Amino acid sequence: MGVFKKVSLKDIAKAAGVSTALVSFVLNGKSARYRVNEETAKRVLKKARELDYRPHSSSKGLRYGLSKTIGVVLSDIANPFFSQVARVMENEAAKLGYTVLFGSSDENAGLMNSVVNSLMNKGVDGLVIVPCEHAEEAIGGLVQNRVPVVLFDRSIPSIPTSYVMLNNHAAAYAATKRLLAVGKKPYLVAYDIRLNHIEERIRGYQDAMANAGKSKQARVLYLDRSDLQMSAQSLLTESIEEEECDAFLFATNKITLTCLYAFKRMGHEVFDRLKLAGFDATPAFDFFPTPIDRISQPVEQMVKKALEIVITYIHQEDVSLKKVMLEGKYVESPGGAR
Amino acid sequence: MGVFKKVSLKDIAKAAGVSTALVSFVLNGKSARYRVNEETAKRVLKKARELDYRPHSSSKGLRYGLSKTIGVVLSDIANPFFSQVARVMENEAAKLGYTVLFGSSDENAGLMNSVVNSLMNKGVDGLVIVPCEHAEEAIGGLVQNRVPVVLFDRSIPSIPTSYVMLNNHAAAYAATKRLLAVGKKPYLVAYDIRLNHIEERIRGYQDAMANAGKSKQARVLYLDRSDLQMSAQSLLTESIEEEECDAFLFATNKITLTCLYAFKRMGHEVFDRLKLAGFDATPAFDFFPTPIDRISQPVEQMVKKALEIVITYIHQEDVSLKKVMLEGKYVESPGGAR
DNA sequence: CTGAAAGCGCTTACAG
DNA sequence: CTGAAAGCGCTTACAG
Repeated sequence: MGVFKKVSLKDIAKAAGVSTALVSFVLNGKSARYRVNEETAKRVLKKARELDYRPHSSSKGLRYGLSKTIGVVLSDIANPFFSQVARVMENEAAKLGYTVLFGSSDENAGLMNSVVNSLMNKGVDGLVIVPCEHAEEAIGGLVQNRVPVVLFDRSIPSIPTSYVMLNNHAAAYAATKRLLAVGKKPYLVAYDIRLNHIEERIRGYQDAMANAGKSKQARVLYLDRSDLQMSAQSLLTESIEEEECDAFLFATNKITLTCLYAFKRMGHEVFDRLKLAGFDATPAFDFFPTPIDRISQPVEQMVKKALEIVITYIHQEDVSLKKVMLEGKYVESPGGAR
Repeated sequence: MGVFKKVSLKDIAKAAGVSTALVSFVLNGKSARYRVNEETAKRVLKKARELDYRPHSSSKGLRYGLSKTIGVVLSDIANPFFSQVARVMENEAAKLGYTVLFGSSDENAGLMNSVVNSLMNKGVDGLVIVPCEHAEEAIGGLVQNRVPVVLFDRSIPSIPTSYVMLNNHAAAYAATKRLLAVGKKPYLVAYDIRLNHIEERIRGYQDAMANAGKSKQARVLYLDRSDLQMSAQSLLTESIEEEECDAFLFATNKITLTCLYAFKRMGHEVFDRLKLAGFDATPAFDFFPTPIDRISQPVEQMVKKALEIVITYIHQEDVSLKKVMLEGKYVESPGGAR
């Protein structure tokens, strides 16, 4: 075993008895432009194939400055929502001739910073970032250094950056309206976190409640991030038993899952009469005894848009700020109407 | 916006009034070896910090041949099992100073080939591959070219390669024994696919049935990969209604999920009296009305081992073949004994 | 039509 | 103690 010796342009040049420049021309389809002899071109191509030549893309990058690589910072690639995003990123980037490099921040600014640094060191041409709390400084620095960057899933209002995300306010508003329409008294379950997408989902819920004249019945449950399971358990129990709440809207798929585990422990009598809805479904939603409606995001469209934006930045074609908000879709659970 | 100009060694050299070589020495902690003047070293370090210098890792790679990058080919990074693997890979590789580049093959040899190629072109030092069906040629080629490679999750017996995977035979054997121990008549649900890990799981099931003197009752259900849902539906129904099968062992988490959807459609009366067990649990398992036992893989250990092996290959320290099989753990569903 | 040369950013013997 | 030079693999004006 050991490191395979790579076949270089020089090897082909030697084998074909020409210069490396000529090989480069031929292999890059510039034979015409440089009016390379057809015979020669064929010979070069043949040798290249024989030797199984693979262009050394980082040298290429070195030479003309770009690596055709985009760094993607997710909060956790093992989260079903983000692993789906990762997959679509991979596919769409490949279509555009780019490779993506992933990093997970775990919603932690320090980790995010080090991931961004390592990505930059790897020579990425641009970044797609799911910013976490306290990421202002790091993102601000990138923007100042004119690094092509687009935020994804969330934005940082205090910093002028392009972003692609769900119209969170509208999605939460619509979902709340649906829950109210079936005569329920819904609470929103969220985190106490300064993340734009969560805040917008909270606002959407509150506005919907207010517009229905039910401001007084509105309540947002803030799970304790250091003890999700326990805080869910106690907040949910309290809401149901003491405040007659009979519907919940969950702000993220992780929150939904946490609450489902809590409900499971409380038993059928409790959750059977609840109406539930959550962002970003996972298969688990389909098997919970009580049907769960879902707000689904147009992931493919979001990813395409984000890549499109970074790439135009990389090429410096259009440097204006792009703020893209896409609409979510409220999907009634196939589990049946309640 | 636009491409930020990178700060290079030259910039620092100019700013500090020394040669690039000296800067390189200092920044690589070789001041001592080259007995660099302490004052000079400090000045260089200071300038480097001021200019926010980031070494251009691909140039580094160019110079000394290695990129400190490992390519990881999964079948689908959006599959919960593999997204978990991806996350652990990312973390463990970082600890070892490596970056991982992911690619998904979708269990398709053609796609796998192109993913491997693109990874090689990106200059990875080695590869960790989850081989798909018909991957013999591609993997064989890599081995022949002495590319450092280790297979993951499955092996290809006909090709001498290192691998890290579950002891699939033992895991399936043990699971089947457990199902038999509670007086059940279990069937195995699998795909008709020539993948080593699936075949071993099948053998494990069959051997356990044989050893219990129940060869005649053993049956393997092969789902049709072109129509998973329908084939599951009909095979499961038939098994339960006509063959008195009352327990199922699912060969992969995707199969489990497919079957759970099928059961859901059949209704409680059907699945309530079944005993179920599957490889690689996902949260969905926890919410299916009938408890599902699980065979869990030591993912972290597997990933560490795989990385360890490729890296020793990359450094050409130990070129012997490594065949690592780790044991799975049978976990009774917390849903309760049945 | 083809080759020699420079240069991308880096490291490392080799001189001095 | 420090600098000039070569070379990793590639591309691209520039000569001829």
